[in-house]
Amino acid sequence: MAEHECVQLVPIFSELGSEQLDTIESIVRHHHYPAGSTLFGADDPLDSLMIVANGQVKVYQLAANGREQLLYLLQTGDIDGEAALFENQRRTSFGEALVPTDVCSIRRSDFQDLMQKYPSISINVLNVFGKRLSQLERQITSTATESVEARLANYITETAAALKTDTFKLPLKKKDLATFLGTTPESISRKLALFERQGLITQKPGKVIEINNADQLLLTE
Amino acid sequence: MAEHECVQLVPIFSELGSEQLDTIESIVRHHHYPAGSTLFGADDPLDSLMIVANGQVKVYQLAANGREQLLYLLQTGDIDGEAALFENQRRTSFGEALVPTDVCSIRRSDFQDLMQKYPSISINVLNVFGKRLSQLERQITSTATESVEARLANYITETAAALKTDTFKLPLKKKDLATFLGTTPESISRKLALFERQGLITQKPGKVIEINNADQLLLTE
DNA sequence: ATCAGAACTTGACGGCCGTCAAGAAATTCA
DNA sequence: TGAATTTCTTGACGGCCGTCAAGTTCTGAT
Repeated sequence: MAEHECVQLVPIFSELGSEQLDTIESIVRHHHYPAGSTLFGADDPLDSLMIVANGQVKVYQLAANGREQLLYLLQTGDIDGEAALFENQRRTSFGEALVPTDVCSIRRSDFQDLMQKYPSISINVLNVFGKRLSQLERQITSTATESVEARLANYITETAAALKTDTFKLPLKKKDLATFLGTTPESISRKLALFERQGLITQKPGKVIEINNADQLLLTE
Repeated sequence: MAEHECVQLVPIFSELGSEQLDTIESIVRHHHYPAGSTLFGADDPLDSLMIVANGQVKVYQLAANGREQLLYLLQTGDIDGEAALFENQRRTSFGEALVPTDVCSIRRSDFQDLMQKYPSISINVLNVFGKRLSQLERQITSTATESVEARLANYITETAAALKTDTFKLPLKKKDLATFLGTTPESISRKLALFERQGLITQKPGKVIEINNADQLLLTE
């Protein structure tokens, strides 16, 4: 493993030079989680910024009634932890490794020092947070005002657009997709079957979906 | 009006000295909106950070189906505009003055310069964004997994806790409260009537509510 | 390849809550 | 203060979708 492999691939450090990356590397802690294990659960530190060095992490939040809400699907290079940035912030979410995953963490106080020293970091984090805010705002509006059918149709078209292909594999199990969209696995199954009957999509084995009529799909209410 | 009245009361500039505030004041643009008018609508600039200098602003987002979602209720000193921070970011929300309102705006490029010059600003904005992220995450989880009844009960207890009183006036019309909670004015009326029948609250004229049993209210599912 | 367990699908049912409508209450403005 | 307009309340109804259950397909480990 190269010296600062972890911090090198993180966009928020992209403006920094090699010797600065060395500094950061020296205060970073490394962790490895096998697939299926829980990150920053109840027993993990609540005061660190997490960087996904390699792998995929699902971030959930627990509702008062015990249900889970999938908030983010973090990829390599993504960060998590608004909790890292201010005190008195209880962590209300937990992560789960989707595949074997490497994570780096930086303690809050260390990260605050870094931001003071290298302003480009905080501006980069600001960009990340800003985009995430926009995403969450759209998600709230969508969950609160649109039908399950419309939300699923939207998700399919957005995923296809992001992957730039009409045929793709759903990156999540139906149960996770359901908690992400605020519905149930059963409803997802039913709506996908409906879309197929309407000729909008074709379902293939292995959670693969082919979009036949993206325009019509977007009109779903 | 004092020289930098506007920038003075904004927490994100709190670490700056008087001469620095002067600098900022010189690049700020001032606006006034009468109650009921629309801020940063289709014809307004999309590339500025907005600071509420005086008044209250409701920030809405428009869903694909034409419905409105109330995202924030901004108070004096609050800021809005993740749109200010990066390019290619379409504004998807609009504001409406609840009362006669004064607003200052700073263009994106000017604000980016400021953050480069004074790192404390970006760290402060980061804190604002971080708290807002946490709030939105909780709101998503709540909207997606809990009943209207539970969401309303939560809203009432949280508002009471924030105001540190058991008797308070709802700061929003039922229609706005409804779009905020992802429901309808009718459902709000019905659920409040239900809470009153259960002895949990008492409704008084003028949208005033008295909480009689906060513990039981929190147990609402 | 085989088998056990997980994930998925489909049906039936019911309840929450959104919609429409009409009357009551509250607020605004002259 | 009084009238006009907006907001709110309550009832009736229906549909979306969540829940439970049982059968089927998929997946992954031995």
